[in-house]
Amino acid sequence: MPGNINMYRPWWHGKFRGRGYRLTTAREAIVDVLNNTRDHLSAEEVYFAVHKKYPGIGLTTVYRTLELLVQLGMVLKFDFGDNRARYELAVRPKGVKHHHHLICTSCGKVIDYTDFIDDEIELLSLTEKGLSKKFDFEIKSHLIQFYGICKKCREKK
Amino acid sequence: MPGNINMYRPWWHGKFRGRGYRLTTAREAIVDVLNNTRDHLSAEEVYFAVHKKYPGIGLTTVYRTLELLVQLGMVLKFDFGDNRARYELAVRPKGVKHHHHLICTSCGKVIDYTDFIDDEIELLSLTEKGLSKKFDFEIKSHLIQFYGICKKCREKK
DNA sequence: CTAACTGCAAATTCTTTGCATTAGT
DNA sequence: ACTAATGCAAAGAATTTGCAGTTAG
Repeated sequence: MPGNINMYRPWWHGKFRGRGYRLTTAREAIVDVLNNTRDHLSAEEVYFAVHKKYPGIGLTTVYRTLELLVQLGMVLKFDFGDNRARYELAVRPKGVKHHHHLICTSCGKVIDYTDFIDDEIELLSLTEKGLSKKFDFEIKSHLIQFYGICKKCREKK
Repeated sequence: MPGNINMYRPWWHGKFRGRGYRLTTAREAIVDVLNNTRDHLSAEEVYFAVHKKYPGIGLTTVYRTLELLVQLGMVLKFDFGDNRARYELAVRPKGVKHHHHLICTSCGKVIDYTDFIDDEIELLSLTEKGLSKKFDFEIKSHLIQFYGICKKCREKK
């Protein structure tokens, strides 16, 4: 049962309780969707997925919940260049390797890579410590993206 | 005269000529604005800046030009989480240090940092080489952002 | 109970497109 | 001259907001 500390109280419940936020079906369902995909979903995609199981949950709630999750540091929000926000759980279940992105600025293709990640993470954690101290920031997550032109797009020209 | 190879033919003119793109007043003005700011401007901000000198240039042209510059790899486009694209020259004038971003997910504040950059760049160039080879990608630029909660926002709670 | 949460529809905001005109090369 | 580039107005798409009804604690 990956992602849960135990089967009754998922690890993230505490993030809501005690801060005045309520645990609702919608919120459970949305976190669950994010927890069960390898992709970086748009708000609409989260909505579709949630909607299958709970047709009563609307797009507005999805937006509001995702925003809250970002505020809580549980979810990472980014953009691959198509003016559409993408969401991804910041804390991954154990065993799922952290990845970064390689993006083709010509066709928009996104490649997740896990190569070189270990070295990157090592350096990043050093940088994080330094930045936290210098700017008095509590760093919760990071985003690394490389931009370029993929093979197919290069061949077109 | 930073940013120019010489005063008559800025370094980037060649990027246009020979690819079928024309050199126009609007394009010159837009690159000039990006070249003379330390900020990450939104399309609208670029428009305002350009508009001061050339009131004839419209927002549409700014959008189209920025898009072209991104395609050419001259400009980096990103989003700090406010669903608004930001643009920054990918190639900086000599002497201006490359920076990365530290973003507060609570208030949206963005800090540019240059600390630790040298180590980061060194690692990144290794990663870039590896990725280029493995995925047959021509990497043009990268984006690194750290997300967290700034001091002020932490104190509020 | 009561304040947080929700859905719906309407409103915003950013960005793109169609088309007639202008301007590089 | 030929065609890319532009401005304007209108369209489009993603996200947010107002508000009355609902639900968790």
